[in-house]
Amino acid sequence: MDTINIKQLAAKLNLSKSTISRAFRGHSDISEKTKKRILDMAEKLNYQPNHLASNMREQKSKTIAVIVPEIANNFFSQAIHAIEGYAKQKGYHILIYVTDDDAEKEAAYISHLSNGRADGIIMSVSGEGRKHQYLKKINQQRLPIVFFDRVYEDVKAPKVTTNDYESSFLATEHLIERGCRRIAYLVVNKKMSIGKTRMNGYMDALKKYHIPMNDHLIVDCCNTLELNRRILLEFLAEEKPDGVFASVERLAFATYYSCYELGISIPKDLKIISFSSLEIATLLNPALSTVTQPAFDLGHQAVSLLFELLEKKKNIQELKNKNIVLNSEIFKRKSTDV
Amino acid sequence: MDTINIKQLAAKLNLSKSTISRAFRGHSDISEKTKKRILDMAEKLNYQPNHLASNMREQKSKTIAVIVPEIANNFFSQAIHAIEGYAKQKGYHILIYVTDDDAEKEAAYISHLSNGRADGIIMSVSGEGRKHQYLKKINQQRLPIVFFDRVYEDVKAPKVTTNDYESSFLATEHLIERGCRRIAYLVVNKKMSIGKTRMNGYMDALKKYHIPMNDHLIVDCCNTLELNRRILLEFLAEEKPDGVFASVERLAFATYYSCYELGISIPKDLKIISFSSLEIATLLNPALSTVTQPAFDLGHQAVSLLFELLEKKKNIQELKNKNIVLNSEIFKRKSTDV
DNA sequence: TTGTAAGCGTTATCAC
DNA sequence: GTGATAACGCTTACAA
Repeated sequence: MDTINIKQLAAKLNLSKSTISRAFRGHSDISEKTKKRILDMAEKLNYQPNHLASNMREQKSKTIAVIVPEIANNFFSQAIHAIEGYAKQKGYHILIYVTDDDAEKEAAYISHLSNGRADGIIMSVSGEGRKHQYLKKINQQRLPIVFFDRVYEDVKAPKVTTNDYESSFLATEHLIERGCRRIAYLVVNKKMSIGKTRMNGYMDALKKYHIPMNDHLIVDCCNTLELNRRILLEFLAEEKPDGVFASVERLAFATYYSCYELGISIPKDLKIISFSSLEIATLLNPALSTVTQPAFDLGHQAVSLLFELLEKKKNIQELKNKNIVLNSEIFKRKSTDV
Repeated sequence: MDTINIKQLAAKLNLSKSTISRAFRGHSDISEKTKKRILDMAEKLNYQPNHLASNMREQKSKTIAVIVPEIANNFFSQAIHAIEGYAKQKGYHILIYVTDDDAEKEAAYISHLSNGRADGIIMSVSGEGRKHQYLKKINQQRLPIVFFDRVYEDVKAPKVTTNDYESSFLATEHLIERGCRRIAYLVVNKKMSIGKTRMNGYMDALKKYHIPMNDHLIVDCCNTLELNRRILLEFLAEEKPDGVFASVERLAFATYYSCYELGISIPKDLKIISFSSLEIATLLNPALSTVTQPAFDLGHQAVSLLFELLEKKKNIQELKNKNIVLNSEIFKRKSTDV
């Protein structure tokens, strides 16, 4: 079956291109009869208006780009799920870009998006970037951006985040209340937005209980399991912490593996709480206490903010200053038990 | 910063549109000097060729559509990760569509893709569809499709699957060797491709060991945890199986929850093995024995097959008959231990 | 109610 | 080496 275009369809029906177009667009007047005739024939010939052409004509793509550090990850895949569902309802399509936490890839993606491929961007930033000129360069009037979870504070755009400081404080406090005194903070990049905020919560909780800060207990990890395992095996053996607050899910997993290996008993010898969107945290051995971000809701809020921008109903400047903060939930489970 | 187009840039530089275009496309002759002048000015004015326009001109979108039943799922998110990475290298973009296992949504997506939005499709089909007219309708010459994991046998297109029959046989055999005699098979849709194949492996393993098939031990589940839990609580209490082979990850989780609730001890009272792409199966309580599909590789093979089709290097008919079968790996862990 | 024609931003073809 | 022009497939004033 060959692809047919509007001109050929028009010829077949002895009508003009404009009439065909009208039949598909709804508005402009057109008699029911011709409309039906056109749609029937289109059905038969398997004609569909070419999106590339109509998008170009209308100067929009009905597409939004979603940029995330990773995708094979509970948190982001849940957020994307929400975004996709909402976009679908609005008749929009979503493009996915994975930066692998690489600022250069992020910059490359961003700067290739200002050319009509997408009408808007939803992104969770990579950790590494220092300069975000490429972000400031893009014209948010034409290509609005919404940040979620991991944001660049210095870029003016709507943001959807969670109460990371508070939940980190509470998570740490929870460990303290369970008797921990040597509490480690595991982080992938402590200079980055979320790594930093979460660390502040951790530090202030220690302060409240007059527990001295100890730099040795702040562990810089990375993104591969193997390396994290090696880092943690050494760290656990040397520093013998009695509590661990992991700022990212994967670090809790690495801790579990290391504890198994070293024969450290959780929660007896070491208590753990971690940021995590794992739905089966309860099934872990032992059940993992978590700070769980509302991943789906974050995605949902982000995408609805983006549509507010796209639909230009509200005051744009006001929207750009918006920072929606959702609450994470703390689940106390076996891993922080006595 | 306003979006600028080729015409304006040409005017600024006192050059023609064609010269500008040449500077960006590499080929056609153009003096190094003018080229540099153009690229510098473009950089300064933040000009980028409009993709919509050039795609339309070239009649391709440099985009591939990925259609999956769900995304917040280890298996699919890993596969998408592979696809995204490969596509990026090739300068392609990926559109994501989630069908939620709904055949109608799938049909809607598919039939809206024949209009230039994507150059190719990679899909894992939804379970429910019976008729796939919409699939046969699309012109694979212009819009090639590659299936992965969940396929429609009656549609002629390249497929990438795993050795589901064998691994199901082996998984069931493993349970039998561990002493199980009342082995349940948990499935979401036993009429669907993978549900069926996996069931055949299960049945043949029983046969080999002269264990009579028992319809009551085939449990039809669904996609929500709550409902599965209810189904399984009743099932476990009534039928008292001593082994469970779950054809899908989420059913193993539901079984764990139910066992916890009923005080059934795994593996003492009940042994479990499940298809699963969970990377932390070892951390479960108890560690879950799994049949693990090479999700990333499946995605990788699928996307490279698609590019073979797009690049039209090989014989198309031959490619369309291709069925790459990758091997899953069986990990025997605590949940099937003595 | 329908047709005509211009134009969306590119790129390929053909001149010069 | 560079410029003019037509074409990609569609939508929308404007004309009839």
